[in-house]
Amino acid sequence: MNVRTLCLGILAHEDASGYEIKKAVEDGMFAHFIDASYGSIYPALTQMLADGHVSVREESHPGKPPKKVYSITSSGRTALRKALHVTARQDKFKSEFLFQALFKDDLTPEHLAEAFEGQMEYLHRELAQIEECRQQAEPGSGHMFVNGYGQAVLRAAIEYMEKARGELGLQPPGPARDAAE
Amino acid sequence: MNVRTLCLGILAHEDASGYEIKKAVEDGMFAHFIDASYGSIYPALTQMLADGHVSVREESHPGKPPKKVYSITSSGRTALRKALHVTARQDKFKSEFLFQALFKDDLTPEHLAEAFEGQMEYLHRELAQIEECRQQAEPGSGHMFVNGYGQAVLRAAIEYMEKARGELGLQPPGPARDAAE
DNA sequence: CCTCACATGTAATGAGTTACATGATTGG
DNA sequence: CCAATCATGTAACTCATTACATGTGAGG
Repeated sequence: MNVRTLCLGILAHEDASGYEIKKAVEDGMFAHFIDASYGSIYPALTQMLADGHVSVREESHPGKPPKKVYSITSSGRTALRKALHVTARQDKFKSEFLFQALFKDDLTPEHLAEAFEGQMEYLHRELAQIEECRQQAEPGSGHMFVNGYGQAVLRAAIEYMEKARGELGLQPPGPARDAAE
Repeated sequence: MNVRTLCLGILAHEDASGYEIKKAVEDGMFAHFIDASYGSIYPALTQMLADGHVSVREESHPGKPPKKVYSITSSGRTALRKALHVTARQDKFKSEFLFQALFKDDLTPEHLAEAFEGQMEYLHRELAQIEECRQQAEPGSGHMFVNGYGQAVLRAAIEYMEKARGELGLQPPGPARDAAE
């Protein structure tokens, strides 16, 4: 999968500017598929415009800089469907945090604790983000399945981390550390 | 994290050739951190040899081509510890399968089923692989934590997938499909 | 005035993958 | 003899990231 396909997917959901696509990928409804930066999104949009997969219109909202809003065309929908049908690259459960955990005995206790709490925070943040998206998702839509999957996996990870704190020789953190929940 | 650090980690565990490192990353004890192909492993080894982080010896086992077995040096251990201490890139739960699932209504039922069963097979394969590794891991080692994490996450994913089959409009597959369990 | 959020884009760089190139040895 | 596994390595290429470059308007 590439950034072009990701953009098509987002535009199939709703019209958006390059900036809005970035936000959706960073934080929003499309945060759990692949990464994309401005440096890949804008060129992808330009190329797809040339290919006829998307169209643009300029929109000016008072009090904001004008933006280029892209819409997917029927050619774009065809391309998306085609891209969806090539067997996706297999997923990979890969984690740099786990690599650090593997060498727990080579890390200072402080650093191990930092890595652990960092991962914890990450897991909670992702879970909160998914719960937020879940409210906007229509019942029966693909988003519901995707969010459910994410929740199941993140909750299992959090539960295991909680349980394994002692195994790594870590004390539970002080009461007021993560007030987000 | 990069391939150099990955290689150092593997060599900290035991001496290995480039070929053996590839196997460990593909299938073995080091399968859940980052990817690495021959095209990145061999150059990494060459570079680290020049840096003094590893040493080589040639080994010939009768009936097999000779191989270059690398060992980590004390300089290499220092480099590994240093690399471990720079805050790792944050993990990302990203999945191309989920992207396909998101557009379930744009896929043919056959293709959706194929993607779903492919993911299922992948999850079971990974889980089996971890269970295999678990037997070689020493109690209390980082491997135990890592394998536990992987198991927890994969089991949650499998459980959710099983539960969600109906939600995607899929029937359970025929009895004899995945005889591995 | 300054900073932040909004908004678009390009060029250099980097870190890897893929494909290529080669070769030994075993087993069918 | 041929395919598979073991084994090492390089060069071209891909694709995205990072840093750069620019500009608007709101709010403190």
